[in-house]
Amino acid sequence: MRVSTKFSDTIHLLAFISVYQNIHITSAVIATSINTSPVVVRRLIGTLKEAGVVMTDAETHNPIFAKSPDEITLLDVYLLTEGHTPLFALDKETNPLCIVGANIQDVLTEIYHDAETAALMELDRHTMQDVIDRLLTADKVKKAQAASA
Amino acid sequence: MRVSTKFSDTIHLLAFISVYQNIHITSAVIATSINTSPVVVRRLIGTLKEAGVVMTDAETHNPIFAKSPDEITLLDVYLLTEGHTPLFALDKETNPLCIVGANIQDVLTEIYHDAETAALMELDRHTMQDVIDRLLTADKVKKAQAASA
DNA sequence: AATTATTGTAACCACAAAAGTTACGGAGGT
DNA sequence: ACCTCCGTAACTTTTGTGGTTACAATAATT
Repeated sequence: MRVSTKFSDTIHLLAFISVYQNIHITSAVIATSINTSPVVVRRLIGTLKEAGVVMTDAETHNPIFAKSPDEITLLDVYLLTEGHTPLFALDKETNPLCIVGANIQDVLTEIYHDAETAALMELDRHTMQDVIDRLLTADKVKKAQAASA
Repeated sequence: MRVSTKFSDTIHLLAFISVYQNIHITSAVIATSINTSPVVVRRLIGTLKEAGVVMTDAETHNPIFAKSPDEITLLDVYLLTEGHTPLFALDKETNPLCIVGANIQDVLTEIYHDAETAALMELDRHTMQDVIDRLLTADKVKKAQAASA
């Protein structure tokens, strides 16, 4: 399957508007960083605005956080962008006249739910602020390594 | 694009060959239960045989378990069928000239790995025997309810 | 031995979800 | 007035799936 990158791209976008809040941010600028098109970026921002995660800064007109980055977890972002798609897909067309076909969906729904919840709890442990902090640290390390080489 | 049901279908198939081991099982019979085509079933069985999970019974020629159902976890089945697809997709085309684009992949790889591992650990807690037991119980309950109605 | 049933594969097709593209009206700043 | 950018709609492209067709090989049945 072509796996959706909306979740990753939205995190990227949020990190971007935090790190580069001192420059003039347009959808085209963000698109260059994500390596996509400005329209795609505007769509992502649209979802974030609708959810009250992002708003337009009155002065700079940049997109800015409407909530503090450490109040936004990756689970929040996930639910906004891909929450409709289950991590594990059920086959909904099984034969109801067969013991297995008639009951497998219920059994798998329970188990999948537990597994999915475990993953989502993990996403909920990380905030956007964590991601931004990690990014900046990773960048410092990379720069230092380049300088000493 | 279509969501993959290989994982669910393979669990279904394994449960089927356990529950119906007393009848003559062909790929067409299994296909009727999963509601798919015999060729698709043969492909799934092919993967299972290759992995040593299933073999052909010398007498009946039915596909049978090559390992005990309580030694096969859902994680084993998952890795066989969809192990190549990450649960959370990275965008691999980010711009390396940007602080965010250059480092976001590393940061997300770490976090996604933790979340994915949490889900897979949960899958590893359930064996095929669990699934079969649950199926049969669910069926008994359903039949009893139908009789008393 | 001939016939029938089934498997294992390969090659090809159809479908659907996602992203990318084009287009354009509207808002705001200069 | 002009320019830039946003928001949105409509359309196209891409690509992983499952489904289909086809056929040689194998085994059971007569």
